[in-house]
Amino acid sequence: MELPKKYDAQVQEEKWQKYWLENKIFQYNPNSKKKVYSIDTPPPYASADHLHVGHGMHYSQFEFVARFQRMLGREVFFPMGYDDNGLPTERFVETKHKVDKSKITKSEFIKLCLKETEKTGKTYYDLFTRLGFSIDWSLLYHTIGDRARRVAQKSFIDLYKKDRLERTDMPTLWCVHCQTTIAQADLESSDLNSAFNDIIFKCGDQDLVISTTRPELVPACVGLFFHPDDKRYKKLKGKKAKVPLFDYEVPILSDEAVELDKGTGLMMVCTFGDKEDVEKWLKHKLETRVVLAEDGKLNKLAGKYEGMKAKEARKEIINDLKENKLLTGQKDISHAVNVHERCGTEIEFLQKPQWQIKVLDKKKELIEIANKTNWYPAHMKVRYEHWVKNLQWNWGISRQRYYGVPFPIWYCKKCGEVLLADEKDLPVDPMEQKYKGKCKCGSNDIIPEEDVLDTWMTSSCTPEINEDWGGKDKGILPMSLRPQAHDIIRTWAFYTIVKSYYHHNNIPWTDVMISGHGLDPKGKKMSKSKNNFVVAQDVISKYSADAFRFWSATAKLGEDLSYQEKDVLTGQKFVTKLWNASKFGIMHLEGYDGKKAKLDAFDSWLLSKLQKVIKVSTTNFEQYEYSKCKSETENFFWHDFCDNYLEISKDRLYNPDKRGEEGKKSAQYALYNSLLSVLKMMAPITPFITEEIYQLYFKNIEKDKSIHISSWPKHDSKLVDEKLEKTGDKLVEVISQVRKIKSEKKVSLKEPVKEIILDMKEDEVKGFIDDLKAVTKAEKISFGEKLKIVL
RNA sequence: GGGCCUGUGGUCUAGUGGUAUGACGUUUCCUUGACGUGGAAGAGGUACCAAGUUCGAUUCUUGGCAGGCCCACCA
Repeated sequence: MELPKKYDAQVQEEKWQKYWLENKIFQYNPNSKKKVYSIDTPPPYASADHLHVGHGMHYSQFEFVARFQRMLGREVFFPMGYDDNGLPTERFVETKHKVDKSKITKSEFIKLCLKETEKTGKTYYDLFTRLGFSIDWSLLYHTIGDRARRVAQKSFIDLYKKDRLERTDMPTLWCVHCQTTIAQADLESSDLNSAFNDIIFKCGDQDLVISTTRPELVPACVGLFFHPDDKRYKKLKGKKAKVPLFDYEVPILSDEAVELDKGTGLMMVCTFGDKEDVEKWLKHKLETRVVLAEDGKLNKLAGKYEGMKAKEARKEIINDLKENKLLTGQKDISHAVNVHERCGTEIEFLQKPQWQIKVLDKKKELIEIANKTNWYPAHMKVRYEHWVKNLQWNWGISRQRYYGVPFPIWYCKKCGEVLLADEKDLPVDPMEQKYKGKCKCGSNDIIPEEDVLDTWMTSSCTPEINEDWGGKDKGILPMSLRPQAHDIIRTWAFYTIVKSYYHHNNIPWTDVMISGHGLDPKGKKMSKSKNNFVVAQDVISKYSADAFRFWSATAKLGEDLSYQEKDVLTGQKFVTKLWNASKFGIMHLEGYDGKKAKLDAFDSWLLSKLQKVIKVSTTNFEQYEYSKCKSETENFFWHDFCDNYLEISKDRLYNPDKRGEEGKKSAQYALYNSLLSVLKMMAPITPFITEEIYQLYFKNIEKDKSIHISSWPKHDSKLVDEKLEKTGDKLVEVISQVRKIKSEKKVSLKEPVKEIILDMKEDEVKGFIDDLKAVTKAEKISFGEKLKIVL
């Protein structure tokens, strides 16, 4: 048969997407006897209306794995989820629609969120299907959907019953912009310009100078501290100092944590400026003078500064201090400040009752359990360990927001008892549903919890959502693979491990593969504001999905990959070459009966080399090194197969009358098997072109409905012949020499060669000679001490 | 300040204890019965720097330097 002259990727790729979907090629079969390979797909935030090549790369990298595992004979569970609840979605909707949370009703806002998430869901679906992802879309979940809400609430109840939760009103991290409590993992550090202000506190007649970056917190000052060894201040211990402008007294105390040489060595402690303040407030049982309210404005304790935002008040207070000659100096500095990663606002500390998952008391266990999971690449585990070791706060899960999963609890107003929802009723919304029954104390006066759960409370349960925990319980825990990028090890990976450990005393997945980031051509992070944003869809439309995926496979796992258009081009060229080589091969497979022929020397040479490629590709792919499979197969295909073997075998394929039918059959056998193996090994990376070629020819013989559910090539040690391979390699080297000489003499490759004298033994190269003669157009081959080529 | 990773021809990159792979680009040639979105050949790297281990290091060790990421500091 003959293949069409040209391959139109845009047309064919669309055709195969449809074919795969319509024929449910990638449907997960829960009743299959095959071993299950389950993937805990990262549910993308429904907070992007554009997807750059980095997104596409990241998802492609574990899509390769899904296809590979399927061909290895596993029943692949490959779901998709959309992370469309919580703060990320709210922030996205707020900015996109310029919404002010205080000027819109809760239900209007939620409606907007749902509308947006539906839209972005479609954007993702389009990109993922365009890239040919072998997702079973019937397994789709939304983190705002019923199943996810139920699981998140069940998770809460289970943690409560296992005494892993506590509700405290300790000072906690607070975002004045989002007006919610947040967790340590939601922090980001940002370099900001600020100033040290030297302010005078009076102690009797003495002027005490403290240095602070936050003069607006002077009215929140509850004590001055110095180091116990600091001779300058020792004698002040126990005395009182007068707070400037606000005219009240605070104690002067000592604490080991104060640094002698920082500022003036005297430190102002406020409620609350930072974590140090919180610690000293606790340890020394200081007074509480909260000046900063939830909205970031100063309250009435601030006197004339009431109602001002912190920054305004800072300016005013500095001015007033200057006027009263209470400011002795100012020094500009730049320092790292913790900001909320969602909005970039500097965080504050606030006393607010909130729920926390206790993790600080289980650091050791949380590190141990992570060791039972295989991390690829292994060094990524260090980031996890580092994060866990350095944790300073328990995981705060209360958010004073709208669009999230509600807490499944009520409180008894009379005795304060926490009343849990019945698991049978999940998911519940206590704001809308009444608690069934009475409190133990007999009271009927029951109020709902108004906060919603942290968005990570749901996304940390993706294995349980996939499992349908508390529902159908599919039995897929622990899952086989968690693919994710390295920037969310401290959040997604960490939180998921916490949950799995507490809920099931087990690991959430056997393997974790951590991929790098897609960067711009200069190696910088892509962002809209920097205008270095390459849209994935544009690249796919210009080249093809296969070419895009080919680029995605160039990076080693875990390495950042800068986007290089030339590498997409290389992918495109590969697709063309594969098409053309297949066209040639299939043309010559006419009449091939699949029977194993007695193999000619160069055919054995090719198949022997192929075995190595199969072995290396397979073992590397099993370790998530898809890039190695790609490069090995590509190299074999382009050089051994196309450049050399196809040229060598041409004479036998074209001229069976001269060279004999046996020689042709042998070539056909090698051709068929090596081409099919190459197609299969490239199928996970470039699924469209390989499917097209498979369907046009191989399907009739192989019978599998799709190359993607055919079996992965098996390494056959019987086909390996090291000695023969070496001889073949040496002769290929001779062929290359002939080409070189012809090229130097600027003559066509068709030009005949008078004689080749080989520096090899005649019986060693016997089986190769006829092919060698044909491919080099040599009139005579003889043997001698030194290689000589006579034109 | 701590940790992790990276540093290879113009660009991007592979692998390796014995001076290096491929791609893109570039130069010359070839319109060969799969392919000119091609083929062949060539030019182009003292492998970030220094010291050490070794017969020998690009590869191992240590120390620099540079870049990236993570964390801490935030009076």
